[in-house]
Amino acid sequence: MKTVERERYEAQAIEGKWQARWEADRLSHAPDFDPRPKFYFLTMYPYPSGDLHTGHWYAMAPSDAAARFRRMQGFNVMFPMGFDAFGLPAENAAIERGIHPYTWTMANIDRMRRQLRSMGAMWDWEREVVTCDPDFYVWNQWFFLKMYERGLAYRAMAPVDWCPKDNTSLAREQVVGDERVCERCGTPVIKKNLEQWFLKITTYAEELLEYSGIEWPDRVRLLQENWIGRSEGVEITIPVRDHPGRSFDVFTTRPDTVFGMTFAVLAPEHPLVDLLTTSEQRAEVEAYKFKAARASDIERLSTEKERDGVFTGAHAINPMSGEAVPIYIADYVLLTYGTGAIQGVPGHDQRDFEFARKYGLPIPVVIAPPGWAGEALEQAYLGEGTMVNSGEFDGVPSAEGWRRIAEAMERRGIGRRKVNYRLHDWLISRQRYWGTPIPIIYCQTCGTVPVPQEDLPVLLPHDAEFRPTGESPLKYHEGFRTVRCPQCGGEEAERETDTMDTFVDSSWYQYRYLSPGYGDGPFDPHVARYWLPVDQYTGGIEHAVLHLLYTRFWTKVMRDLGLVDFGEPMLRLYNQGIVLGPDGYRMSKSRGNVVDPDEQIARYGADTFRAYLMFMRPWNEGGPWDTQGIEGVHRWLHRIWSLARVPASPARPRENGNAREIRRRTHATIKRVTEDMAEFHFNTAIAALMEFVNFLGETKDRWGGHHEWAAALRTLLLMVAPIAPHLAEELWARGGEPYSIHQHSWPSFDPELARAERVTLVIQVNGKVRDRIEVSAAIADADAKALALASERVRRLTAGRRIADVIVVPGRLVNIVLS
RNA sequence: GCGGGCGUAGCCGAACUGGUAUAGGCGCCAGAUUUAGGAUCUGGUCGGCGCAAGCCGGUGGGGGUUCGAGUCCCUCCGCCCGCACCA
Repeated sequence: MKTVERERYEAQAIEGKWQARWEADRLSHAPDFDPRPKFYFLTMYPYPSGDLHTGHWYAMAPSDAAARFRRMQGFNVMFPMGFDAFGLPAENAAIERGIHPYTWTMANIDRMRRQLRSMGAMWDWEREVVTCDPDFYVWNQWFFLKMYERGLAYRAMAPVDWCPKDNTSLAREQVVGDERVCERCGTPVIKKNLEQWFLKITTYAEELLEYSGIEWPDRVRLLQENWIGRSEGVEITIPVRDHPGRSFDVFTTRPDTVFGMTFAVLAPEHPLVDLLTTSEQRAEVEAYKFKAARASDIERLSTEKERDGVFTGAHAINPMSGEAVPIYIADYVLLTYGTGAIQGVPGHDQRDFEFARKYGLPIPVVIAPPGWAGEALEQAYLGEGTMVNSGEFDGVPSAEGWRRIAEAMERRGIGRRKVNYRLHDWLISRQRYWGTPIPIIYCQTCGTVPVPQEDLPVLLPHDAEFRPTGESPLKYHEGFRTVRCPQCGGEEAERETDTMDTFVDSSWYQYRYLSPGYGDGPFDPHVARYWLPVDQYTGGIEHAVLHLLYTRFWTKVMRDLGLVDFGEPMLRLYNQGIVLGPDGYRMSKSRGNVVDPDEQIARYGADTFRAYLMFMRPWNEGGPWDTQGIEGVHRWLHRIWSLARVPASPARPRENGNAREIRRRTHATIKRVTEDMAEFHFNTAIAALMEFVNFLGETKDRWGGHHEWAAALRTLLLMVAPIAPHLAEELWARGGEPYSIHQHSWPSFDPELARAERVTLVIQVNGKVRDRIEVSAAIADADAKALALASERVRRLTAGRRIADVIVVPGRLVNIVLS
């Protein structure tokens, strides 16, 4: 018997045992229909890179604790896990090492599943989703066809960002940084003109700016708002003087400055350029166009570069003033934003100002800054003011002028108010093998033909050849590419050989978890009615404008298809931070600062590793790994172990106050921990539990035999259960409690019991703390005041002084103000 | 340039609606135990002055509001992130 009592806490000895037991008992399986209220707790699924690193643990272990907490609170919690299994690394492995992407991916998934199991998380593996499984990607194709039917998927020739290393096009969001590099491999991207498939996310631009009904971090909202880039303005039709009947549109957010337009600028690629260019100017224009096409975006967009352009030889007419103005082309005007043409208003736009200076164009003032006396501008004036040199609008404040000019233009049919977005449609074509085939057939007779639904899935052929050609390996796969036209039966038809961006998968994977085997649709609508939408989503901030925008778009499309009756996929979102190496840098093999989870588990056990990740810093911040910090958490778990294992000294009933004090501490701790867990404040929840453990340790010798003390210990284990699930289960069992602690209710607290009976009343004189006295928490203000004034130390300080005021904060503080 | 965030001990951090600044952990110091080291336990640990009681200072700098400011306002400094010729 004695040897058992003295047994030390050895995590490795208990963790595997409980993991096996929980799995055998299907403890983590969430039934689809259940009297309990449901809680769909989702954590971003990983890419199966082959190794589970500390970053995965940081994202997953604390969210597991939060999910466990919800389950103990009485919810039927669905906590699924899967793999984002399509994507470039698998294909690169195929090219570099001759391993088939499928083989590579599946081997990685196997390995990662094993590693994930060591975490002791409550994932419902019966719901696992692997996106490269045809059972999954067939629904990508199904969704695509639905969108195609509705005009939400379309094909267009477009200049795309192209990664020359990965040999594929990239979505705009996948091009990062000042150097405009591929987010995956860091290679500078180039522009390429290709026929590409797009999803019409811009249709939902306005709705995507609306966040009512969901609790998402402001940070994410701001990033998305910034990305969508809404701006209100007026689209003005500018007639071309030299080609009667011809005109082009410009977009401006400052219609009030229209009288100040002294030139117009088209993007070099603007379709009207060829027509407008006069023969004298042709050579110069062509040279400029050539130069602009060759320049990479980085040079072109550089603010260092001097603004330049070329006169086309043609003139436009300012539709408000009737004046003729020269038309230029310049690469500071982007074809991809607005109309690809602008009004040149040098007085009130800094770029136009520089351009006008360079080419000697007039720079009239049409919005007079306050106090302006007619002098020339040193730089563009961007603020508000009074309209001048603006015909009938002279003297009008510019803000009012904005509206009046917009109205006048609408009345005269020369302009209309318009909202412009920086958001572009989502480019989903990838010239790669390892993705979902786009279910489209090009027929010589019928043109673009969608694959009929009954022919789905369009399967990825296994026997493709992997060559880094810049085109999909599917293009060289005769058996895949050549196909009969499903419409006319003709043999002169070819399949689309591009595959879909993997962000398509993650846009709706959360719905597949509901019923991963379901064959009649992307998910079982009955099951969906119970579980949806996702109650809590957690993941990294890096997905703020990619995945998180796409999945909101996708859900809105699903709503419009009648598949769901809500428009927001996730009610609450929480972003965890990033764990860095001990040196404060991002963990990377080349730096040698990687903290390997498997090593940590071998050394401390999964529970310690989990608890430390939660304790080291606020979860939303992340930060450097502290090699010694984990020791402190490990010690804490040891202390819990000995607290629960070493027999208590026999009951020594003392004064009644003991039981009350234990109960008070217990309830106060439950309150703190409950509130912190609900808000993902794991670090402070654990700090509160540490204090509680310290308290139980200090009182053990005196009160250890008391039933109230034993109850406190039991409560402690329940609160530790989400954080260190194995340890809690083990001690629970050893304490003779029925299996499983994880099926027990979270302890509830009574705020009355949590309240201290005696409090320290702080006594200040002129705002400085001068004394502290122990009083009943329920002390009346008048009594508190009297006690404060009676304090020896206060009397010394107030002697001979006039007391101007006494401020009493009930149960906390008395401040005596001397005049 | 535009948008956002942050700055508290030697380190990571805590502090609800303004009300005892520094909880909890790490580290460090001392003690107990031990042949020793390690582990464990106990106590101490913001700075200055003081034998002590105590006094003074203290949340990046400066100013303000308030009986009272880490918290609110203004301003400056430093660091971080996102977007960026977006018309």
